[in-house]
Amino acid sequence: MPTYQLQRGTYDAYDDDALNLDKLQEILKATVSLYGFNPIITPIYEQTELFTRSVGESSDIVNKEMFSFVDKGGRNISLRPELTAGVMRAIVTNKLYATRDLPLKYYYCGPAFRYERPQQGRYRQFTQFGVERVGVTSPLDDAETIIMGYSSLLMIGFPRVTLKINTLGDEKTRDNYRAALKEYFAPHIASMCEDCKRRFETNPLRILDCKDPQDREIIAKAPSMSEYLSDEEKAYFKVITDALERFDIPYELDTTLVRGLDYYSHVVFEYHYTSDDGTNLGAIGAGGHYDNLVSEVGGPMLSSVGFALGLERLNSLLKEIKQEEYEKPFLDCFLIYQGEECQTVAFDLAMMLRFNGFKCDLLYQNKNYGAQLKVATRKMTSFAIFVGEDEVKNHRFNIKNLETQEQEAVAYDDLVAYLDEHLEVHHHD
RNA sequence: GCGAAUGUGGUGAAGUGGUUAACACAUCUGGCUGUGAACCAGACACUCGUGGGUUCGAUUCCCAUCGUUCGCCCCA
Repeated sequence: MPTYQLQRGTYDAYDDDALNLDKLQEILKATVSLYGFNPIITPIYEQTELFTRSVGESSDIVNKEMFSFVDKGGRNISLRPELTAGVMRAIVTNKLYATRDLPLKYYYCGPAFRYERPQQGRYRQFTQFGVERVGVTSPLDDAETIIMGYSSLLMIGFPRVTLKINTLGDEKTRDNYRAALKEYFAPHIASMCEDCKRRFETNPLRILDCKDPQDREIIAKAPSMSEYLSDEEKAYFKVITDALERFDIPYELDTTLVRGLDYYSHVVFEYHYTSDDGTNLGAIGAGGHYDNLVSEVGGPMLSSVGFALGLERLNSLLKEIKQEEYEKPFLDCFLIYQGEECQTVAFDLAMMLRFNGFKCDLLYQNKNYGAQLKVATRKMTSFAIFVGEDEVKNHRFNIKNLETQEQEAVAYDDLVAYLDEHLEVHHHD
């Protein structure tokens, strides 16, 4: 027999991991639905060009991290490295911008693929949750989206989240700034690190992100974005930061924050989690405003704002910091029996209880009472119901409360009522 | 793509160039064929990620490969 290995950068989630991932999605969906966001589901692969056009030719994501292939019909296909591009395409394909009220408010949740070096909480197939608000007309659209993301992260259990935020201005402002940066860095670039040399050619804004201490000295004297922002752009940004202040959201203006995707303009932001000892554990979510993504894929000019979160990364961080666990699965009752005749009765009884809405389980393995009871305990069961010969004969079943050890006999016809009454307490706490 | 560490049963983990690979937990069986515990007895790795090489002999040494983890790059 060949043995099949888990593919690099993929994972199997089960038990707590699967439960937590599931729960995470549930909470995120519930939170954004408070703001009127609805789900949108798009394919996990698209034609490659959609991503090169929208995500940007200069980004590493497109350059070296895409899972691309040619299908049997000769089409160039890529697994999506992020979900925004597909959502934009869907909006244009289905002309949603013309037939629905603006702004469109969609959330998405699903797998994305990037061929990169796996690390903890970071996989080649990972799950992104995110939102897109398309057709924004006010900085309040941006502010509301940013606050919604912040609040979502608190809802899933992060004790504190800080926001890094910056404004890039519109496309023209950014082009001017980019030109100014190139001019400034040109005489220095020979002495800077290899990455910066590359970035100088592909995307000079990203040089501002460099962590090399020597480069940082040069960067510190570089022209600042704010010198190139118009009054309107500054005013737009101020509406957003004012809103953050009204809600006491801790934010930090970071003028070196530029993000890796080419399509952002105006406001960009990252959510960071800082541990008790003050070390920044990195971005746990990020997003920004973009003006020409819809038009880039064939629709009208529509300003938009969105953010994305990586569920695996959230999950692995939460595992270390969260004191309270999400509710564990449990069973209302477990049927315990011995012998073939009793098995049939137990089977039928289990079905009856399930039809009445009780979580119920039993084994078909010929185990003795002790072993069955042990399994029931392990599965976090509230009541064990004994289905023995006496019970079958008398139509009365011994029900044992596995927590209190109390046991009493209940007639078949009274079982549902009995469980309803005794589980009520359990279900409401 | 670059640098480093690591890989022994279901789990945690010890160990050695050479007859049966510790120990603990979990699991299973029996003592106890209608009640979860405890106790007692017993079972449980044709094999030490995979493939080569060195050797009379390798889980142990060497090489390659794959996976995992950490740092860089990038990013969710």
